[in-house]
Amino acid sequence: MADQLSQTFAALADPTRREMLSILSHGQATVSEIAEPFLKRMSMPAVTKHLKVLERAGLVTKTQDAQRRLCNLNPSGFQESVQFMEQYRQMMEESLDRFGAYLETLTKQSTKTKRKSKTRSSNKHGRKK
Amino acid sequence: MADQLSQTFAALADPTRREMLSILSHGQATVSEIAEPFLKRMSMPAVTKHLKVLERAGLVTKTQDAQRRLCNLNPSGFQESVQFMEQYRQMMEESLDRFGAYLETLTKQSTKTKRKSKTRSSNKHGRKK
DNA sequence: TATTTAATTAACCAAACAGTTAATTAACCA
DNA sequence: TGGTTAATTAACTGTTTGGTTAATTAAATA
Repeated sequence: MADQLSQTFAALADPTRREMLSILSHGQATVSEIAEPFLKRMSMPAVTKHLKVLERAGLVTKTQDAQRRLCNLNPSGFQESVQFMEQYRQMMEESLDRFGAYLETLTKQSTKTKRKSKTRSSNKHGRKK
Repeated sequence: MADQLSQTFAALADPTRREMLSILSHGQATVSEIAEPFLKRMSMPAVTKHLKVLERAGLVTKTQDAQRRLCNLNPSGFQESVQFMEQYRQMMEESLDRFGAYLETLTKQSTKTKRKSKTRSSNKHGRKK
């Protein structure tokens, strides 16, 4: 499983690691700070290992501060995986829009009234109209 | 690793499976058709297993047509993972924009001329300005 | 009905993964 | 310098993953 994208997705395929990313999305933190919410569930070396997976995947960087290690999200580490998902986002949104439109025709037919659309088709995702 | 999102990312963490998704993004295909490009590298049962992983992850659906199985992408199966990446896309793009802007100030300083920006900040990704 | 085609299931194996406890490294501090 | 704090490394274990070959299912067809 050598390639970067595979390592990234493998890193994301674990709820503990996703929670660690979520913590880091609020700003930098030391290993101990990150570990704190997990230490009821798992040992310190387990935390170290999870962070190493995130580091190897390029999603997190560490810098040393005395005995402490400061961890940070590495935004550019998300680039490849974000780009990958973009392709499928388009497909997904078009499909869901079609389904939304279909539901709308059903509603119109059954009620014989026009309603203001409250569905996804109101461009929540910022794609071009 | 029970949860849906973990299963999805785990399914995406393999280049063979990503290639299968790419094939299916051009339209439906039978198991044999999907298998064809891989049969130099791996056996038919291996292909079956990969497809099963994609199915369990909710990314692919199968329907029977005589002895054949027709495979399709399942757009809504991508919803959770796409939404997850959205969060980090924002962070990533902001960071890359800042870096682009920084590079621009460097260029301006060294050349003392204004240039039209050719960087990412030209809203390629359709997010609101 | 016997054969071929399409795909899956079964049984097995090696490597990777996620966790453990114990030991070690390395910096700070009293 | 001896102890404490922060984190990692080592060694080990059970489970999951990705592959194999051989056997099986099930539908189409000659």
